[in-house]
Amino acid sequence: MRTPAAQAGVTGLQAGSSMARSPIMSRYNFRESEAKWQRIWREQRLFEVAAEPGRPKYYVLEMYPYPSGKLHVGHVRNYTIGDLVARYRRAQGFNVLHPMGWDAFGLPAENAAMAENIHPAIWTHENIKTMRAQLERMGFGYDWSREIATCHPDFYRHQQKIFLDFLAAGLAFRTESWVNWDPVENTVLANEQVIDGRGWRSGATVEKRLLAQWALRITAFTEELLDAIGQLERWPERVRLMQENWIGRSEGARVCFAVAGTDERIEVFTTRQDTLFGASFLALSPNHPLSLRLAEKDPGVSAFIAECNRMGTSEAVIETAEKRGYPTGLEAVHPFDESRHVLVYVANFVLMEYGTGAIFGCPAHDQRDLEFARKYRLPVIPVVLPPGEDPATFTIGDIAYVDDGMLINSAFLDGLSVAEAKRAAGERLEKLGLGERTTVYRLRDWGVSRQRYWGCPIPVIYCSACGIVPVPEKDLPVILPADVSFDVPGNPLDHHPTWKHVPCPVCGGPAQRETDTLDTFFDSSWYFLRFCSARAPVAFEREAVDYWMPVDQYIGGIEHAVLHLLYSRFFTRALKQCGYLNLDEPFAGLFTQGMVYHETYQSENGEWLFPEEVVTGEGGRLVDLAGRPVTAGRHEKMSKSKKNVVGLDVIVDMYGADTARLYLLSDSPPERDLEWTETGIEGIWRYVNRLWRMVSEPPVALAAPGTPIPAALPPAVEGTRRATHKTIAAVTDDLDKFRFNRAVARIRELTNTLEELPSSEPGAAEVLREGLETLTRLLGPMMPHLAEEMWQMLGGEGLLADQPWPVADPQLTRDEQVTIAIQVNGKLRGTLEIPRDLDNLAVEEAALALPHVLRWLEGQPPRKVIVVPNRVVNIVA
RNA sequence: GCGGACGUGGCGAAAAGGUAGACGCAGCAGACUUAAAAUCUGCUCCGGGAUACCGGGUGCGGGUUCGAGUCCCGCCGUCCGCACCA
Repeated sequence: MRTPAAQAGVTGLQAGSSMARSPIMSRYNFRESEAKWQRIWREQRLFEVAAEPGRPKYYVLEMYPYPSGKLHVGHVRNYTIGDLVARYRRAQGFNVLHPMGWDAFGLPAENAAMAENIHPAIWTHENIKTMRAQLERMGFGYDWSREIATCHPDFYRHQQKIFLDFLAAGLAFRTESWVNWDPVENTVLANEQVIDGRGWRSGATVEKRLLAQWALRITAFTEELLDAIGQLERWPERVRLMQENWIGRSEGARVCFAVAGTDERIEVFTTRQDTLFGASFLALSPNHPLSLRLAEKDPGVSAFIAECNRMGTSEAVIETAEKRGYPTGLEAVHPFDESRHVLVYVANFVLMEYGTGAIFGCPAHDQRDLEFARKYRLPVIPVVLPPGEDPATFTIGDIAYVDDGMLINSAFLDGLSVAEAKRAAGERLEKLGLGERTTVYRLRDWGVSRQRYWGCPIPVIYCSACGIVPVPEKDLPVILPADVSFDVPGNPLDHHPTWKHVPCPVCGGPAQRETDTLDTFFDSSWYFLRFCSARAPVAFEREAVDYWMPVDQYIGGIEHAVLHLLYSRFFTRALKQCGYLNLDEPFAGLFTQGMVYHETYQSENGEWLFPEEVVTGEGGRLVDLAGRPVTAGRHEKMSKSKKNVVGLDVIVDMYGADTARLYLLSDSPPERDLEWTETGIEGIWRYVNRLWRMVSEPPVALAAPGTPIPAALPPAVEGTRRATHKTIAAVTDDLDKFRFNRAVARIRELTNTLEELPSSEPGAAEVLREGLETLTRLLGPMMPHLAEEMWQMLGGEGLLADQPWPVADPQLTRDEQVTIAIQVNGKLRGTLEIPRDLDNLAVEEAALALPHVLRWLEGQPPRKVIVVPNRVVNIVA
């Protein structure tokens, strides 16, 4: 209980202009406190660590940010979770590596260069400066001595060496791949720059173009990457599933169709060789070699292919586009029946990158084929009979039948199940020499060339005499030129007057540098290794990596579930093959946090408004600052375009870092999306002050630090002490399982309990001290500044950050009395207080004696009684 | 289109197959105050009832079970990824 005496006579500390209204109630001065503790942590180099062989380590890493400008509150959820884990493991005695860096190359810097006429390097460095200051203000315990930026030559010189080693090992190679081409800007567009088939700036219809590019042979590790997913025990199941599906192992068969009247053969890949007798057409990818040859003679085919090439390169676009085909006039001969011919189409939905770039269509048993067949009036022959259907009457309507059944209309396959028919058809194909059973994967090699300036230069030189020549190691790094112009569309490196012209390292003749740069996923595939020895003259020191790797806890957004995480897994293996390290999996534990949402606001004329431009007017209606009406819209992921962002600085100015941190941890489970609300953050701010007052103005004089707690306590005081120890156990368990919102709820429960402690009872002073010290330690990883302040006020020694994590006394976490539920026919009819582990018969007797139970039994003996020890009794009447 | 997830009060949520709604936000009533803010106390899933209590209730429809928010089958809705955004 708070007493008026405790509130009186304390001067109001100025805690933020909007908050410091009270002359009576004291407020926590977070500004002074947060700056002070941040200074002390920095001065003591608290979070700078070195490898200590023999001491257990813990590597915590949050996915490093792209320096896009200023942070909003949505950005820091990730880092708040990471800092909690880092400080928690530190308190548990681990040598914790918790570094931070910048994913500093990328497209937005070039967009800014064009839009605002600012150099990408300057834009990036200014953003880094701003964001670093913002992270420091949040009190995150990073080892800043290991800070890296991928755009720094000290980082990318090593990356260029890695590229050359990959090249030497055959893991990097030249290939051709398709890109989105903007014919007006003369530029390659990223998928996100293609909107409804048009360039986002020019509005021109985007074309597909084939370009010679560098790629990495991730497919050399396909099976390994797939098989090892099973060992990633501390990864979310959904991420493992997504990676499995991405790699996409399919067992099936290659089947050769001869083209009637020619020597031409078309090889298709199928997983449904059992349905070959239901084939009614063949479809070729528009990029299939045969399609291209046909196009040379047939203007219709040529026009159709050109039309397909006007579609973007992204799979989502291709798969959602209307399925269309163009008849080539060719007929293919059925491999099992020479008398049967099927039409050959070129079709826009067949991908050259997958299988053989050609398919056979069996409309009866594949939905997409069925729609195609209906559209072009092709036969639909059912060959798999669903159980219980009559073969004489079974027909296919609008829905293809894709499940198991018995083969019909299929000659030697008739009567078999789908699995048996797959085997039999495969064997027959092999015997006829017309095909073979095979396994294909969806995973493609990774194209790493980007026709852009702001990326790591690819260290190769093209010589007309010597061909592709790697830049000699002594000439690394190949440095990006600073004097570039974005006035001309296209790649500034290519336009640069001198940069690309160099003598050939082999023959000394005139040669040209590669002007493509590396995909930024290349940077992020090894940055976590660089952190282990961030200033090393090599990419990373072997001993440092041996000590610190793998990352024990990696934390980031679910949007990286496949690409970044799969590329990093591949990279680690590729580096192992090149002798860099001895490790397969870079991330032992992975956690993917949800996004942060906020309500959107629109003015009368449909313009988006920032939350701070909206106030509640008369009658609770929303208005803008000029009093004009505002419509509140959907709650969406915070984004600049919809303006539904809450700036981090605004929140930290108004409430402090700790309040923001606790809100981000407490409101929703971390894996789920979180709704940012102004009232929610105010609630946390009130709680922060409550905690501060509990320690600065305790209701009873606390016992001196270290005073032993009396063995015998009055029941109410004993109950509080038990609550303290139960909270330690529960919070520890919750933190281990990433249930931060629950942990916060437990801590708040303990706060409530401590406030209700009867202060006049014997032992209260000692139990309250234990409770408050515990509370402080448990809060440490969440609200580190406030916790230090509380620790100091409690007279604790040294820094709270150096204190060990509390341990619960098992004697005090077990209750001797339990409350169990009494049900009749599964419905709750009462509860019963019984001693723990009372034997079932006694429990049953007590339950049956309850007046309520007797009423519901109406004098009849129960038919059955189920007793679940210490939980429930269910009486079946 | 393919792949993945999610759905519980006015809101964020909690519940090893065992008392649905802990903890918090918002709201209502009260205390303190000239007043407000801050703080404190109480109430708050829906319907009936003065209370006791009774009935209903976890997106929708089925099923398994002594017992289902939780497990199974089928729908509906929302969100995320799809290889050049990071």
